[in-house]
Amino acid sequence: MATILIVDDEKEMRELLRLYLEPEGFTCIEAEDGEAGLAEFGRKHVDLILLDIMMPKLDGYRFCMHVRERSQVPIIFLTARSDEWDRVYGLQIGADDYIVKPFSPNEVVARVHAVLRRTKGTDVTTSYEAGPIVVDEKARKVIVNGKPVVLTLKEFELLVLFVKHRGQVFTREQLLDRVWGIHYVGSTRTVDTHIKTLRIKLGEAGQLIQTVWGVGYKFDETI
Amino acid sequence: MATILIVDDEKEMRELLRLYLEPEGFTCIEAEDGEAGLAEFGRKHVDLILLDIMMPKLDGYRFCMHVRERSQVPIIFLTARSDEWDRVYGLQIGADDYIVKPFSPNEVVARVHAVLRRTKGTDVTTSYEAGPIVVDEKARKVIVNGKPVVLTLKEFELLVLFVKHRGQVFTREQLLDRVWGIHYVGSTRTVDTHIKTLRIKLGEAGQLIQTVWGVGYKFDETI
DNA sequence: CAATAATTTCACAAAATCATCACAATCATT
DNA sequence: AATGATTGTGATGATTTTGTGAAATTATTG
Repeated sequence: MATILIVDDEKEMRELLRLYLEPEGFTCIEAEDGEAGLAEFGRKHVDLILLDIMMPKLDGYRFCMHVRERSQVPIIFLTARSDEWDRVYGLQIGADDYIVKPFSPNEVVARVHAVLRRTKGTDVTTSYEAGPIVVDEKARKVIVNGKPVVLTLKEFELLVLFVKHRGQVFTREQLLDRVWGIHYVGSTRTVDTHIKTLRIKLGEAGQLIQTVWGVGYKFDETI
Repeated sequence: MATILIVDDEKEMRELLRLYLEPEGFTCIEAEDGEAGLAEFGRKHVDLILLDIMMPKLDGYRFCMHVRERSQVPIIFLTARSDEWDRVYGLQIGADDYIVKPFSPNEVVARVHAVLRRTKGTDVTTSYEAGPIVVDEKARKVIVNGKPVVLTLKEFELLVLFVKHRGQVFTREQLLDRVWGIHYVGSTRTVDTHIKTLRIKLGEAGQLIQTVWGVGYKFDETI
């Protein structure tokens, strides 16, 4: 799941945030000031940054600007007072949200989810090729043998998952988890129907979605 | 490309502007007050000046007058309140444009391009073509099939975003973030209404704004 | 301050997609 | 070949999403 970089000079605060976020499945990286944060950010892939404004050495404002020079990773500011936010916002510094201390666990988790949801799909590389199929995730467009194919939401997301993990077998449960979301309740046979329509729309290339009997489905260019 | 002198007493503001402008290919020089600004202006070739009004030592008004004694270099004022502008304008001080804080990256970059274009005619374009649609961001004018179309603010900004990122799908939340601002509260259905009016005003070309079912909208010339 | 324009919200209609079922087809095992 | 489990498929009603006109609210302009 997503990796979150927590940049705050207070050890207690970092541990508290970690305590909220890790049970939700997030991986947390801690940094105690802006400099250390930039170092971590350069070293590891980060999906979101929780950033304190008041910090020694390199403060939140400037940390943010440095990050923005090379990435559009979502940033949530942690502020002690709401009027600090005015400054961030006034500077249009490129923050995605802010949370005023003290905050509740729910609030933090909700904001993180919200920001990730909002910024999802704004990454750079989005085009995948698999045999005759070209999938452009950003444009949500699929081209098979040079001809565009119109897919529904579920069909498209299934295909993206398959193409991103070609060769890997997914059970119906796994597909439901990853395309429908973990809170989906209902028959696993729903997957079959979408596989069917997807295969039809892909034409010849539909054969690349293979049934793994007794297990599930996989996408494979080699037979 | 063009060199821009940024004169502002706030370090953050200067760095922020630099952050917006350098990715566009501009070279930036910073000065923290009017005196330093004049010194820089004398030392280097400058194509445009971004000038804060409120500054210690030598304020924006007088800085501007000094510059005007020896150059017609374009100057864009940065003002905290729009009524400060009245004074600049009232003094016939020779400014070319002004930007009210807080401003968005898009706005700054657009104004800079626009002023340079206006004063020199050699700067990169601010107009975008997409099929039958021509969007002139500087003039805030839209021409479809040779005929001008009058758009409201939100409609225009939606269209600019779409045309600049043609092919990319935006969720309603992303559109609200980028056109309305991240602190907008209200229904995401508002977007739908503006899409509707925009499509109507664009006539036939309105079809280029495509609905991506279950996701959002995109602007696409191809099918 | 009135008039006008722009924006937002609302309610309902229209459209697209989705989930489910029943039955047919296929597969693995004996 | 028979059997039971699994998968394919067409049809269909339910659900979700989007389009749209009109009213309400807000901002702008003279």
